[in-house]
Amino acid sequence: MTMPRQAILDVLESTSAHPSAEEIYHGVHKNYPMIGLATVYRTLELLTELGLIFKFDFGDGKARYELIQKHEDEHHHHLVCTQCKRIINYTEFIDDELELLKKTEKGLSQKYDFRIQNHIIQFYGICNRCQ
Amino acid sequence: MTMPRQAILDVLESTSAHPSAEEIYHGVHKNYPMIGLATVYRTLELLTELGLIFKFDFGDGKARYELIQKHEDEHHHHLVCTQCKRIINYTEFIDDELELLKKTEKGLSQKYDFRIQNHIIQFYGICNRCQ
DNA sequence: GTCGATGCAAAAAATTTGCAAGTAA
DNA sequence: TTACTTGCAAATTTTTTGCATCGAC
Repeated sequence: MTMPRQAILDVLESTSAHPSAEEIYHGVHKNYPMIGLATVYRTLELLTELGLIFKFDFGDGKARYELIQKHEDEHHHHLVCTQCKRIINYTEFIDDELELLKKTEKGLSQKYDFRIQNHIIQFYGICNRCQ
Repeated sequence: MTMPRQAILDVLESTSAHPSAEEIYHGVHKNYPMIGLATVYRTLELLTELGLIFKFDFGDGKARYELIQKHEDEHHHHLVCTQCKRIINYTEFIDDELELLKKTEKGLSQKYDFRIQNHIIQFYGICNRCQ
């Protein structure tokens, strides 16, 4: 765990937003101006492979990243406004969802011999501000 | 509905895969060599806005497109192999999922005043071939 | 004729790579 | 030393844009 890697994790730990690589680069740059954008990209790829962060695409043309929560009660899903690209984290119905997901995961793992590591649920639509 | 638009829709109607813009371009190119890549991009954007197709990002760096099914019984979700990027359409548990989604949609629409138009559910993991 | 759609080429944006230098065990 | 990791710049890939032209009504 090197300094750039820790700095990048720190940025992701300090936010509930979904920063892009460039936004993370800017966040890191405040405290560590020597860290380059290429390192940010390389580190984000590494952390994604390690299963520490999740790479999302919300449809605005750049990848966005989020720390994977270890605690089940911090798990959430997303509402994505297709107009302004705003992202709302929601936790309602999460228990029902998790129950169904568990059942589904089990069935799909067996049927397709697929080792499931992660999942996403996202709703797309128009947020209140954009209506 | 112009010829390039119809040709692009035809390609999407003829496959259950999830072609990228360039793959669609090649598919269209066989029958209509004069259609340019820029038109493909512009048309895909238009069709997405019209709600006829869905733009996915499965993590391989390019957007991928799929026709939106009108019939509920053709609705499906995806398993995505994070290794080889293969995508498996599945329909198991779709009824349970749809029931939960309906309930969730209703609750979220009210709470966040969010007009939901679409949703995705995806599982990420390692497929049988890659294990 | 008007207005939107298209093809082509150029440009932009996001991401990846090559490589020399730096760092830690 | 040895094997990673990094910064920088250049390259690559994907997507978007400008503009002259084309075509349907």
